[in-house]
This record gives sequence, structure tokens and C-alpha cells, in this order.
Amino acid sequence: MDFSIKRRSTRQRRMILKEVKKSKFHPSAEDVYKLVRKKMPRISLGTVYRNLELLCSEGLIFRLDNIDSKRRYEHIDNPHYHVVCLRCDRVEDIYPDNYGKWNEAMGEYTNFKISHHNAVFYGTCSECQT
Amino acid sequence: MDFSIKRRSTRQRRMILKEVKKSKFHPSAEDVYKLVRKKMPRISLGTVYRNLELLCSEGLIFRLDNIDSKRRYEHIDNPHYHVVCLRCDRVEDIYPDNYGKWNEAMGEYTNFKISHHNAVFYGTCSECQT
DNA sequence: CTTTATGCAAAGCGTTTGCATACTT
DNA sequence: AAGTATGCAAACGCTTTGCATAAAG
Repeated sequence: MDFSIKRRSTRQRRMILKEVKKSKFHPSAEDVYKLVRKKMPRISLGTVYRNLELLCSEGLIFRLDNIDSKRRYEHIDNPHYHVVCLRCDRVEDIYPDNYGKWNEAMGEYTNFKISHHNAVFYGTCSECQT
Repeated sequence: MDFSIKRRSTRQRRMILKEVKKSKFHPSAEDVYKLVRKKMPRISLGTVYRNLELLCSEGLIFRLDNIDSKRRYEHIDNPHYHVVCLRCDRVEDIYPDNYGKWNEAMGEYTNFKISHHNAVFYGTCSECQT
């Protein structure tokens, strides 16, 4: 991504940001595309992809690489983990109270300088357990 | 994957398993393909893909979905996490001493029945820090 | 008016699959 | 002999990119 470029505020960009911030279900690019298209029917998938990456690089939204084969996006929030139901694909957030400690602990263990981490828990949600 | 089928032991399958078990660097399908091809030049990529998945489903190797955009594979081992160097892409293993506790704790927190979890730490390795 | 952003379509990359042939059992 | 596995190539799903046109500043 080229940071020497002066960014412009476009209708598409604002709309995409708004939809990701509003959404609760960690939408994929395709999901965002469908949401935005309701109000801007002529928007293209390519534009959605480009803007999602751009918004990430500007720190306005966050990208989840670890849930399934698709990339998903979410609004910026306190650091948290995710639980995935292996039956229905529901994804929920978990807010740990020792996130920073983990970064430190693993940094010492490995001699890496850790910038962040994430964790995904897999299982069966309460509804699917019945 | 069809479990009613009776599996056969082929030269290709044995070779693929051996290479994954031997490898220390969490190889991708393409990596395994290159390794195996040194000794079996006519093996196809499709065969590698099919067998990696098959070996996973039989519990003989383990699949890592969370490192980067490619799937990677590793030998079966005690549960562990991974650290990724954002500069040189090196991947190392971390053996936590409270893996099981985390499953329990998150199960209570979420009311999910957690079967497993994994964590990836991102940062800069000691060599790349200089 | 200059430059960035869009829409569209084609290409890219990792992975999967259909099919005829070869190999295991 | 029966049935699974292979090699090959085509297809797939998600993402990226080239290019002419539109919009922002």
C-alpha cells in the first residue's frame, strides 16, 4: 500500500467503513459487498476489496485472518479472541483480561519482540449442543 | 472425506507422511510437493493435496490454518502455539503449560463446548531485530 | 485541471475435482 | 478381479490488478 498518496473521502469508502463498524458478525468482503450494494447497487467487488484493505492499513478497521478460509473484518475494539462454532459457524468475541501479559510472556519465552497475538477457540455453541 | 473406503498404503502416501514428519518448518502443500518430487519426480500436486488432507483426517499429521494465506502442515506433537516473524516469515513453536486450562476457562466464559484452540503470536525474531 | 478512486473484466493463486490409467490388495 | 489411488488438466473460490472513465480536491 502506497502511503505517499493523498487519500480522498469517497461515498463508497464512507459506506464501507460504516457497514463494517455497524456489523456484529465479522463480515467477509463478499458480505460487506452485499450490504453496501443495497444502497449503492453499482458498487463493484473490487472497490470493496480495495477499501477494506485500505481501511485496515489506516487502522480504522481490523482484519481477521484466522477464522476460516475467507478474510473477515471487524470494527476496532479492545483486543479480544474468537470462538467459532464448528456446527453453525457462529463467531463470538471473548475479552481476556490478561492480553498484554501474554505478549510479554511469549516475548520472553521466544526472544521475539511480540507486537500482538490472537487466539481462536473451536467447539460447539450452546444452541448446537442440544 | 469418505470413511467407508478402505485405505491403501501407497509409495506416494508414505513418502508424503515421512517428509512432513521430518520437516521442521511447517511446510505448505507446495513445499511438500517440492520435497517429495526430489525422489519421486512424477508425483502430482493433486496427489500431495489429497494425501495431506487424508493424513490429517486420520490424525497422522496436523494442519495449520492460521499462519498465513497458505495451509501448512506439521507432525503430531503436544498442543502448542506458534510465533511468526513478520520480517522473515520464520515460524517457531511454543509449548504452553496450561493448554487444557484455557479450553476449560473459555468454555465456561462462552457456554461453548470447546474442543481445541490455537494461538498465533506476531512479532520480530531476535535475528531480525538487529 | 490534476490526481486518486471507481467499475468492469481479466488474471492470479492456492486448492479441489473429473476422468482415464495404474497400482494395491 | 475389484476397487482405491494416481497423474494430468481443467475448474474452483477468493482476492488482486490493468485500464478507461468518473469523481474529489
